[in-house]
Amino acid sequence: MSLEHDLQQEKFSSVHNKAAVNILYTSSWLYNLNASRLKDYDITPEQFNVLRILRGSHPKPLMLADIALRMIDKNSNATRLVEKLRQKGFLKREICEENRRQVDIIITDKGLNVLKRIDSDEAEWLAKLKTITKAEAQELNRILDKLRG
Amino acid sequence: MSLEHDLQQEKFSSVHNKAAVNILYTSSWLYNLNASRLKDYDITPEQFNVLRILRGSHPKPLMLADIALRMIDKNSNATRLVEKLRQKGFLKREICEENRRQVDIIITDKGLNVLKRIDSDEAEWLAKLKTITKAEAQELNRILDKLRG
DNA sequence: CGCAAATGTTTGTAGCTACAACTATTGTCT
DNA sequence: AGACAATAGTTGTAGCTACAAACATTTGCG
Repeated sequence: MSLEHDLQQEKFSSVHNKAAVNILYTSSWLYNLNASRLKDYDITPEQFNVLRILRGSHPKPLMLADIALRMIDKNSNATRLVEKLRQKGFLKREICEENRRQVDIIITDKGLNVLKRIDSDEAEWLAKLKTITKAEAQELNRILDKLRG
Repeated sequence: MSLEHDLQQEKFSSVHNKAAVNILYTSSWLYNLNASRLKDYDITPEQFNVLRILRGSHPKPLMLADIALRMIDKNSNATRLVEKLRQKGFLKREICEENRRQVDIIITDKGLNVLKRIDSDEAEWLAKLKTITKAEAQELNRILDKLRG
């Protein structure tokens, strides 16, 4: 559906400005879609993102700064996100003995399991994104990467 | 810069998934860029968005629900955003006499002025988006609209 | 060695958001 | 007219985020 219709706005000052609004609006739409599918698993998109990052490096631990670097939204507070996930038993934290300033963070079996359960809905999730073709998705990725410079 | 580099992640499970992450990440990047330019005017991106919506209908008032409908992030609380802007003197609220359930909201001269001042930086802002061509911006808009279905 | 700078993380606090419950007003149906 | 639903907006509250300041540990250097 056109952005003009969705936001009830008939004109934008420029194509570039419209693109900026479109990205923000589509992102919000996507975020809400993602949040609602994750709600069944009692996990937020930010928490899901952290767990996926940890699975990516498993069984090697990551320190907090590594996680923060890889997070989609750099503003979220990694310390408190990790603590929430620890309380749920999805990861464990250990003070690193080689460098006692840093904390080694490792996903637990329980964490891997919840990701596996979420993966089982992956097809359904992907279907929602398949309104665009693979070629369009590739082009989208190219343009977004170029935009960020 | 490539998403893989930015998020230090070497592979995505599919192009579509990568596109979803790319939209969320680029949106966060854009949001922060926008927030930092608006900081000089002591206004948040959400508040700026509301003011632009009101300017779009000026001098016709909008009711709260109209604003909420046009907002980029539908989750933000329109009541409290409007109240913040009223406290700053950027808009006024009047109970509509034809239908006393609704509130007529109108941007003030002070509100129009702050928008005008922000507009004067518009070129600098647009320049940050001009890493992509006009054709690419158009294609981006087309693909994002198609994605939302 | 001793001390300042750098690194890695935590925490305090004000402000913002999400969700649901609530109030007030108008519309509809018999 | 009276009752119930629909519409418009507000508010309570728990939780989350932003930003800066604090803390702990290690590194570099005179």
